[in-house]
Amino acid sequence: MSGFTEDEAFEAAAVPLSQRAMAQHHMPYLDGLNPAQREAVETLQGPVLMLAGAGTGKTKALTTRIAHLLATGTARPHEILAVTFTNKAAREMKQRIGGLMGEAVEGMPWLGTFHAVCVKLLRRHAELIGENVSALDQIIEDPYDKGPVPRPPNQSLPKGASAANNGLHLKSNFTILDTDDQIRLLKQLLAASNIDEKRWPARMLSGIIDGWKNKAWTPDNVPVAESSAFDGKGVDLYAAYQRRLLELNAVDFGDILLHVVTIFQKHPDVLEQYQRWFRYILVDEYQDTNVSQYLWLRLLAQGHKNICCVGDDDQSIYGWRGAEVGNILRFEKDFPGAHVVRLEENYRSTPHILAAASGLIANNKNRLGKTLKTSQKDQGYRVRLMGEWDGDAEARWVGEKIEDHWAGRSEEAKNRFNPRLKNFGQELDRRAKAGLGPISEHDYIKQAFETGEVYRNLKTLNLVRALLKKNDPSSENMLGAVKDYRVNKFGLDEIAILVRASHQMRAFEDRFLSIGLPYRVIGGPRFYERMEIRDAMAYFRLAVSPTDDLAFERIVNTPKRGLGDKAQQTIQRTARSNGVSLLEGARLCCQGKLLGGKGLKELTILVDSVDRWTAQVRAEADTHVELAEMILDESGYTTFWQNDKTPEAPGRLENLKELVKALENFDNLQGFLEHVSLIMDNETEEAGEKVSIMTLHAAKGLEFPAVFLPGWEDGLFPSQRSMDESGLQGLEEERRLAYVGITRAEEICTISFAANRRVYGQWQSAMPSRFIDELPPDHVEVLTPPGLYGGGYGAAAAPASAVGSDLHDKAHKADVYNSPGWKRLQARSGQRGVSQPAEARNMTIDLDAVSAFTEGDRVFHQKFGYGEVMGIEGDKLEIEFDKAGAKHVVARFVVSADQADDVPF
DNA sequence: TGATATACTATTTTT
DNA sequence: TAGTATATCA
Repeated sequence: MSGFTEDEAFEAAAVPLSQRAMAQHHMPYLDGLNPAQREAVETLQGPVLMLAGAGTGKTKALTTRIAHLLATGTARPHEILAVTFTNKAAREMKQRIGGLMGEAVEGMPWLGTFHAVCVKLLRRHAELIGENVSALDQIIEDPYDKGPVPRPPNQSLPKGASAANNGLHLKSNFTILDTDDQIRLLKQLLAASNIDEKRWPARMLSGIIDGWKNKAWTPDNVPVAESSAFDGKGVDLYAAYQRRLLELNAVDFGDILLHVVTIFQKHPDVLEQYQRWFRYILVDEYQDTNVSQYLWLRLLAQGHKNICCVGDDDQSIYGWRGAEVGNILRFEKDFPGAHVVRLEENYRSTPHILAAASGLIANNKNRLGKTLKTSQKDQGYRVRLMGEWDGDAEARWVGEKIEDHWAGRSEEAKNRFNPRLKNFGQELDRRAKAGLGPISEHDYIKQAFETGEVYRNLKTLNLVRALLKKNDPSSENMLGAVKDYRVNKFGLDEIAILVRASHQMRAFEDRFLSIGLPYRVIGGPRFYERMEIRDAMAYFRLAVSPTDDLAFERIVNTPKRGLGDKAQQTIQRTARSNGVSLLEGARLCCQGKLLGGKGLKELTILVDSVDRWTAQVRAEADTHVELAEMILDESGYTTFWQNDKTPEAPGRLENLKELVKALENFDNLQGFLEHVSLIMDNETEEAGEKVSIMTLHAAKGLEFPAVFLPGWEDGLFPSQRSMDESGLQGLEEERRLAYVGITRAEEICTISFAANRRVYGQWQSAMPSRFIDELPPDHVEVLTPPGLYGGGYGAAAAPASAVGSDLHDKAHKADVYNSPGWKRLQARSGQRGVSQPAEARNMTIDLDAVSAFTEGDRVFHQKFGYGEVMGIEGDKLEIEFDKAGAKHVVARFVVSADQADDVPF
């Protein structure tokens, strides 16, 4: 809270602010802004919508706005509510505000993620959740103000909800469950309700409930239209689940927002406090807000109406997680008189890349529409397009290209690589610190060339361009030199591969491993989601609060203590019949000798250990770090992994050490547990220059000089499933994803696709993505050799010279767009529908193709070569290949050996 | 109870 | 195909 009590904050808010805000002495932080950014920063009063296209400096505008609020004395740190979606974004904002203001600013207590801020609020008012869950309103509130909807009389109130009247309510020290706990809990509920978990899996239910929570529907608020969900039992189970959570004094991620919204709706006095308190509200990535978040913001903003939302409807890619693009589209309706600022000046990508991305996204119908501009004169390189035979060939080709681009491969280049000179501003700083005088841009660049300290960065290039504009005679040469140097040369950190689905990463990992190309996968399982971390955390949780049943369940038999299903059931039963926690139930089992042999002995030891740990936590005898280590040792958990012979065991031990180290940043175990559930960051940034591999979703907000976008095939990208499930909306979201991908690239963007790919172990052929057709041809350079779709196998292995090693070469383009293969692609792609059912695509059994063969036939397959048919199964042939051995192959990928010369694919 | 065999399913995942 | 979850057996 940075030293402010609630009262003080209110007092501060009540006092009119001094007019020193208007004292317009020079504000250096405003200098670097373009007019639109400046407008967004300086329009402090009233609602503001900042539509910020990719790479237009929206974080800069947002942070500068906060700095401006503070520097002008318009608001104090604690009066500003600034919310982001990720911890990373929140951190970055804090840092940049600090940078703008100098070190003088004290922390901003209300800058954080939606969840972090709401947890803070919920801990203050937790007790308001639970009492009278359903008594208050019998109307369903429509978030979008079409008027309240009366509850239909035929819908009975779910049992669980109204039963919560017996004084049960949330307590301020509630635990936050993650997805894993959530599923386990639901599984128990399903088992208790005798629901067949096979037909109605807990995962599905959790998805449904999450969806409802995202829409801000409490169990008694779920519309009738949803009553058939989950075999008609969805709503009841939801109510039961909420009740169970209350009993456990726990909330899940969805609850964090939902509960706070509920409190605001039912307790106007509480809401009013915060409306007064938060005089200025700022929201990042507004296009990603769901209904709960939207309601929360709208309620809070009704106070001072100083809300500034930043977003880009074209980058809305989380619709499947409940995000409502509609929120950004209707901002002006929600906040009449809203000031709309468009940031359209792009500082990231070259004109060619920008044009390609703009051309693609123009195919979307539902959007506000923005035109990204750049002042960059040099067009840069066209978006490169490459087709390959299969996924492996694609990975191979990308690997080769990266090696070509890798500046570090040449020693000479490495010597010239000097991040210190990344831009002119940094150089000025460096000189100031070193006591050297200032330097002109011109001299800076000249010197950089003379000393060989040139960093091939867009910023350097832009400096040279600036000199060109000023008609500086020497700049012409410099421009040439910079460009020569820059062609194809990057550090590995500057290269990224962005895939649609994580399984695509594998091909690249395999390939890069075998050629020794350093890479790093971004995303993956997060640190706090790893099994060993969660186990360890469960031990800590139990030590801190012995009644944490979920934690107990998790660790009773981890490591193995001979306490299987039966023993655990006995414990459960004992606990329930005595109305006590599982730990107490276990204690009773031990005392009453309700268990046999090994289990009894082990359980007694466990119960005793937990008692001891709890006592030590309370006594604060040891430091919490020592205590944590002790718990892990005494429980046998460390030993468990030490004895484990699987290859990942050492890594897991390493992670445990990491966890203990992380504890050092907190005062005690409780504090650690409270914060950790919201910080799911993967902070283990190993050093070293590496290529990044990640999903397109993970890439949002990032930028790289060179970007590879593989797997642009219809069905994979756009994903068939998205199109099947969400039709045109789904397709448009996929297109936005493509747009996000392209706009990550600063200088070189390479799109590729494969004609064949193995999907679930089956070879499948695919069409190039429809998004490829939508790229404006003038901004695309096709590297795909004409042979790929005419000459068949081997075309992909064409020598580099034929693959267009010169990025400026336009000659290939016309050739390929006109080649028979390309035309055939176009013709075939014309048959595609928006939401062709998956079955039609995948389950076609081409019996004609099978019947063309009999056992003993000599055949040819593009990948495996020549072989002999050994048998026929359905639409598949069993073939003994000369080189590749026995394989099962779909018949239409095979031709008889004598036709092998004329293969269409 | 614990280990092995079989069956099943399979995007994207900010917190 | 491969990874996981459940079923079965020792």
